[in-house]
Amino acid sequence: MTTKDKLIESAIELMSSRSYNSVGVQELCDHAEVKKGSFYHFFPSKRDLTIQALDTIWDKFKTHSFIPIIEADISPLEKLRKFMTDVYKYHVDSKSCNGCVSGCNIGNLAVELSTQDEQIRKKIESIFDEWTTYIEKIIQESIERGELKSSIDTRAIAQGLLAFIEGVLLLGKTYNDPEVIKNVSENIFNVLRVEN
Amino acid sequence: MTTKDKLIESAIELMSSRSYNSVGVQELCDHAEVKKGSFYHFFPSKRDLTIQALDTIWDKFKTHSFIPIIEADISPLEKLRKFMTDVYKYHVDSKSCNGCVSGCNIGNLAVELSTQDEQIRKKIESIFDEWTTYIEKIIQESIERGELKSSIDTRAIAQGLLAFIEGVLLLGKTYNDPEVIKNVSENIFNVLRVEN
DNA sequence: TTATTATTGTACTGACTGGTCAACTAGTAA
DNA sequence: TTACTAGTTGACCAGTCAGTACAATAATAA
Repeated sequence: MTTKDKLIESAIELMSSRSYNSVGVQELCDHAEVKKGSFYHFFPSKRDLTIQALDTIWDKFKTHSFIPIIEADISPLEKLRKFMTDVYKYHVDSKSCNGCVSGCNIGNLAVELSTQDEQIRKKIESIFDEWTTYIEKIIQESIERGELKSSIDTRAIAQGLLAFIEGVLLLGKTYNDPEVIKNVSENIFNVLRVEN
Repeated sequence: MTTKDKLIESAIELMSSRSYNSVGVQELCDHAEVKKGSFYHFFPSKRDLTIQALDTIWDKFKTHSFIPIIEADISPLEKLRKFMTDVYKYHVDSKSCNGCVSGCNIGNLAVELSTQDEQIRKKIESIFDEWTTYIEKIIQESIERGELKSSIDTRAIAQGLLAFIEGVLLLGKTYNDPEVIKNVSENIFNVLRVEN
């Protein structure tokens, strides 16, 4: 792994389980076993590293978790269920590993930095846009199957689902309990107007 | 207003529109027009001030926004709608005032500090518990009216709604646009299994 | 070989961090 | 008057922050 990649990986690891402001450049370097000079050789600033880390997080998440679900041969509702189950499982593992539910890496940075750093806010905005588009495809698939009426605003509903996902992760983090993620996700389908 | 209250108000104002870590004790004091020595006369630490600020936020929100809606003579669904509309209006105002959508004061601190400060995490956990209980009352009222089936897990659904609220505010903050809050909230009711 | 560039290492800067402290003021009660 | 208390003040820690400067080294190309 290159020095640059080690720094990005360290940023993802440390910032995800803590926060942007609580992880310093020095700590980032120590964790990556890289000297500070190298850091500033590869990145002009801590913010710049964070933006590249955000790209890496989204890219990995998309290709390894989200797209496989989208393309799976299961119903739209089952796709959403599987997604939440995967999220739950991930947090069970990570909690047993480092003792805490970290929530959504991207959402965490969104909350901490959106009002502080316009570059990072824009980056996350574009990630959320892309994420919403993927969810929208699931909604459209559900409409095509006649499970949802075609008059709904698919974009808004997709954003609503993303909001729910982010919110559930926020609760899981606050309660420091992955079971919250599981429990809330499973039950919310009971009040959804989806026939299957 | 007493010195102590001025400090709490400043903390709410500054931390809500930025973050915990980006607001220093010195800036807090400057904004409250109080000297640093006085700060540490009233609060043993920045964390302690934050916990008291959290209590104040929740107390004001509860008595001035949430409880009036709960007790209003409108249907459960209308209560939820009104709540989201109020949240939307609040963010329209605050954006025109300070230029940014700040999201949920409480959720913001939850995300930033839950994995960092157990005391603050516990405090927010108890606030969320109380909040959930209020939402649960609305759900129960809806069941009594026959709008929702009585077999659902009211606690889990209430947590789901809280998750949705927090998630919508997170999106509004990320997009820095109050219209996201309005649009997503209005549309999500179209996929909810509530007859009215 | 030499010249060039990419990378690493170390020491440093100035600003800022949360927090301490002793001195001080004003009010009040005995 | 005296004594006690709550509140206030500004100077002052030790440590950390992101970022800089620049020489030393490694890798590559001519």
